[in-house]
Amino acid sequence: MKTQNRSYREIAEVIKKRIENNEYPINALIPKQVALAEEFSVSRTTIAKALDILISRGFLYTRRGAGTFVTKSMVLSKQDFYVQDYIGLTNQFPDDTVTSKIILFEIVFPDEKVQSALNLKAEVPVYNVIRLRLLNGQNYMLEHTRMPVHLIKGLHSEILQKSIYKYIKETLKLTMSGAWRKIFADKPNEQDKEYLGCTETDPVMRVEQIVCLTDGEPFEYSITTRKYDQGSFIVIDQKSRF
Amino acid sequence: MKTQNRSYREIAEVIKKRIENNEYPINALIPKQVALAEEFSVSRTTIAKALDILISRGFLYTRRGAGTFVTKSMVLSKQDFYVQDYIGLTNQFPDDTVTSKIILFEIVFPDEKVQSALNLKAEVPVYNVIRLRLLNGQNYMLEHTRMPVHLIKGLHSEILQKSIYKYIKETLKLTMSGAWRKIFADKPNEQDKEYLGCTETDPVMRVEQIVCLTDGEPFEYSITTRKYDQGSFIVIDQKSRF
DNA sequence: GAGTGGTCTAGACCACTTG
DNA sequence: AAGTGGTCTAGACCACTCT
Repeated sequence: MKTQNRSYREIAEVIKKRIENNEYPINALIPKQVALAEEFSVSRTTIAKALDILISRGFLYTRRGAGTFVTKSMVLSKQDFYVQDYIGLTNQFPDDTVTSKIILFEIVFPDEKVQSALNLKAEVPVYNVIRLRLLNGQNYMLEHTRMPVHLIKGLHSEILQKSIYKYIKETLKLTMSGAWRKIFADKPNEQDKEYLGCTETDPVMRVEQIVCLTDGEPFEYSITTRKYDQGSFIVIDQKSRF
Repeated sequence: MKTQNRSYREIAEVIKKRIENNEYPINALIPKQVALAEEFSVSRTTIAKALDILISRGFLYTRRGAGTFVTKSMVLSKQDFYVQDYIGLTNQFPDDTVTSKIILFEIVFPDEKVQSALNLKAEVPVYNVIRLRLLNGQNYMLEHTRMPVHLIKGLHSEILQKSIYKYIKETLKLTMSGAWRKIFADKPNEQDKEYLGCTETDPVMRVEQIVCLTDGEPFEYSITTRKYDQGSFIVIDQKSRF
């Protein structure tokens, strides 16, 4: 019944659900690798690979010689942003209404910063988009995005009002594989005050990111800005490998 | 000459150095897995595991059917903080002088927040430490740490002036294995203004973290605060697995 | 000493890219 | 069609924990 390959990911999903359903309660010892291998009819190596995913996500931890245990779960507030998994606002809030107001939409030549971020020459045109993103009708964040025109073909304002990522994935059939993100606090600028309702003493949180396609080609350079009280950024880090 | 096991980590280190030395230049195709397996006299599986590390760190990317390539490197400013690898200030700045001024050092019973973070009962005593950390003599960050007394035995002020992590690792022989971190911007409080030189309009960046030992037991709950212009937080995210 | 996870091997088949 | 990475297997030995 395996969907051919990738069974280790499916097994990880199943085990994750068991943790979420309390079938494997917090701090409990879960079945040993050999038993799981037998249950799923795979080799022990495949089970180890599945468990590795859940370990790196912070769901499980192991003690060599003792077994594999369920980690005490960390509370994630709904508005918090699990940095390592971010794939767009629409995905972060699937149960809420995410809309966008287009503040700027043009095609320009990239400045030096953008050339370097997107690995482009100066004469390759890029979209230059500023959107105000609203969550359930409330102003939520400002997003300034630059994307190469030749990669993200046929972008138009109707798409910008919904989800760019959805368009990239479903219409263009492109897959993203990685991102580099820089998170920092800043003083609000005029635009932040206007659109996010910041006063002079309200800090903002900015995320500068470069997102790449499967082939490592960067297709998005963006800076998003939120008011300081609109959520936090969560980073889970397990089992460092160096 | 293998140190017994862990050869995949050593191989990853060697390949990482080759990238850093430009022996494998940016965007270049590196030798195929079978060739590397032969070079290092290991199986292809071991090479794949080594490459996985470098892929997740953002140094390499693969294209099935084509090969493994070096990623365009992302610039990390020296003061930036690579979140997934953080193991203390002393480690972040090995070439600088990190000192500490102890502002508070006491043993108390944990409040509810700390009980929950460290998985402790109310009657289990914890250290309550506030330190001002200085980098090359300059005030750099404020750190408020709570640690269970029974885990971090024999802490005293001399250790606090240097590195707690070094003490935990070298004297207590404990190993840390994971962390949960929440990053957020905030307005400065009185303490931030006093010690970090913030004015009313200078945002601060706080990191709330829970750090665990190998067995998953939390041993540190801390909140660190920096002035907004004292570095950023970098998160690299490659090859999401779900 | 028995049991568990960590690592490694040699070989296999598949999915995808490239000439 | 040939070549590359992705995944999987069956089995092995080691390091560590538990008793």
